[in-house]
Amino acid sequence: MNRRAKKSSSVTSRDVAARAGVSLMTVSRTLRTPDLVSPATRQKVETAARELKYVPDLAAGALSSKRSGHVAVLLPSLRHSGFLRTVDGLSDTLRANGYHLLIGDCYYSPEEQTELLRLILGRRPEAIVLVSSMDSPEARELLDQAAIPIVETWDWPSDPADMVVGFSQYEAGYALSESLIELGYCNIGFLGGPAHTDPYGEQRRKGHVAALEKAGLRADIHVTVSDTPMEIQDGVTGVSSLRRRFPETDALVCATDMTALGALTECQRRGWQVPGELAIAGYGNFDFAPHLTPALTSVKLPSYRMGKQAAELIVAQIDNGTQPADASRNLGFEIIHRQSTQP
Amino acid sequence: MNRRAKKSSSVTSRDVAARAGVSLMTVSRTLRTPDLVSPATRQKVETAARELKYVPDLAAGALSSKRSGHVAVLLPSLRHSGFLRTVDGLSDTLRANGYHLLIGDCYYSPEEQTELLRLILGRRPEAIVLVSSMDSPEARELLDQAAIPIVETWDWPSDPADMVVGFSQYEAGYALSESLIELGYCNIGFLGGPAHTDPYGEQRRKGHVAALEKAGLRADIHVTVSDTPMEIQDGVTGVSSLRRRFPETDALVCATDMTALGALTECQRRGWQVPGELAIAGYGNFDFAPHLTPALTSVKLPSYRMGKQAAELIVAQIDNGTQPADASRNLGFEIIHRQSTQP
DNA sequence: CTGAAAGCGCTTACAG
DNA sequence: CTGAAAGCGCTTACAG
Repeated sequence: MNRRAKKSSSVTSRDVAARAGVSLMTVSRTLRTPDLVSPATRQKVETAARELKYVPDLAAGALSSKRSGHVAVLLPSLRHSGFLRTVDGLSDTLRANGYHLLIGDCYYSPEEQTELLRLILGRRPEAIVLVSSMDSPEARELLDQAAIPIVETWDWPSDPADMVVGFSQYEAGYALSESLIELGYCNIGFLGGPAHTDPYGEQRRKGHVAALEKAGLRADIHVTVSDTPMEIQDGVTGVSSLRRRFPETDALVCATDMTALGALTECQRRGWQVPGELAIAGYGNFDFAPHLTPALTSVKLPSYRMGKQAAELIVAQIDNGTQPADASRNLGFEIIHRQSTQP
Repeated sequence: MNRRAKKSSSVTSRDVAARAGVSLMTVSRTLRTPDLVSPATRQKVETAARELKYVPDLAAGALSSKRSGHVAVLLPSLRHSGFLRTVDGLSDTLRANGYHLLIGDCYYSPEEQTELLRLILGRRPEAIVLVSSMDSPEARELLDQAAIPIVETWDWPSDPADMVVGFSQYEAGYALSESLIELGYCNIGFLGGPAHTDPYGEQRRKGHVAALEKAGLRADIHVTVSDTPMEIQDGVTGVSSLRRRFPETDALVCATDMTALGALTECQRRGWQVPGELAIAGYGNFDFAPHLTPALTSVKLPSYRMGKQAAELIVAQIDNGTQPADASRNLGFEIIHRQSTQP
């Protein structure tokens, strides 16, 4: 007998073994490597397992095999639909390969991020996917020590920790504004969140500024909204503030399609013509972008593909033990011009 | 020495104990119940842990304490923003209480659902939240055997398995269509997914039909779109098909705001007046609903609150060992009339 | 306030 | 093809 009370009448492999009249490790073998077991034995074990509704304790298995079956992803927010697509891509591929995805949502907060990382590392993931940048030295140290494969996504870091499946936020920022310049706009504004809570938006803004400066245009039209993750409402208030402070603006780049939507609807409400008085563009090519009136110009990001390919790299590395040759992948982006920026 | 090679140089509580010059279980105690340890010892252990960057193995802890620290949620899809809000509510509250949320996304597929449930039960969650209904007998048996608290959400089941924090989809369907009848509409259609893949939509439709029949109105205007989760595009094609087959329709209820958005934009594209020629309403009161032109009438669902309260019930039950008195909560819904249904 | 022993439910070599 | 032993990294009573 145990020394403590059982919490519930959980069926263990020992119970299955007893019922099937075999040893405990034959049960384990039947479940994990059925080929190494005689058909008759296999039959007995499978029947016993089914009759007892045996559900193996994965944590116990993880402990002895030193393989948790977990892959973790750390992301700023689940509310951002682009990140969510990445989670989908990860989840689809990982599940198909027998891994479970642990999701760590750190609310765009760097302090929470380190704490969450520690918590997640406590589950001993076999690999970790970063959707948020991991800048704090403490977080870096934890990752180093964990000594597991890391895939960075949603960025193109200059000093990658390990593998990368991403694109350059800076280049996306540069390219979109450059294309607006080509369309003839010359007072181009940017609507984004504060730099420290939205690093990706900040990098897009830097690319945007670089494009304007290269073209000899002014680059000071900048509206900062307070919240992250950015919501529709931030676009509503942001565009009002923009028109008040910089009435000469002829095109507005919004850090995400969500804020662009807010800006667009506020313009409609106020009777400001889009395009015409003001062109509007966003990032993410969210589902609704082509359906708005006017249809929204946006930058299509490889959200799902980043997740899928990150998972593939991880599976390849863990299962084959070797890092694939192309473990740094720049998936790029695509600017999709629609009505909202038509000159 | 171990008989097998260590996978990585993972720091264990034994290492910390050695460094601090105490026993292994004093380390455990320091981390779990610091009050039972002398300040001097605590100091030594904490220093050693920090220096070694010790991250406790939660799976090992779970195994011996028989407490996994996991709470699981099973949901049809992460792509549905209402469900996502529920996940947020769960996650916020559970994390604050030291639990980690395991997310099981079963793609609206009943077969996958049972398999996923088995997988998740393998992680020995201390409670489980169901966002999808669990109809299969096999799933029910697994849940029974697990003998853990269950919270059903997003519904108001007639025979709840355990706790419930939800609302009646049927009543929501009834109430919305009833209110449209009061506004004077009389050829009211419904646009939803197939019954077997979208049970919630189907229940809304049944409520809708009941309201029409009660009022003596026709209840045969029904367009089924193929995909679940329902996307904008389904609204686009759905409304076209509706106008072709039932040109007399004066109001359309869409199973979610996402399809309502598609229907709305398609009407704009075709020049069909909304409202006027066709009133449109949806479910979920998604972020964009008030921002569309015309603003979209929708049913506000207690998405976040269901998650939050489900988590609170779970925490109360696990920590206090007693089930709260009000463990069946009908959180209701709210119909928000906006321009899109203005007579 | 601290420690030695037993055990959580599995898996991994090893031996037969 | 199958089994006895050891161990994964913790925690839980129990004893001092």
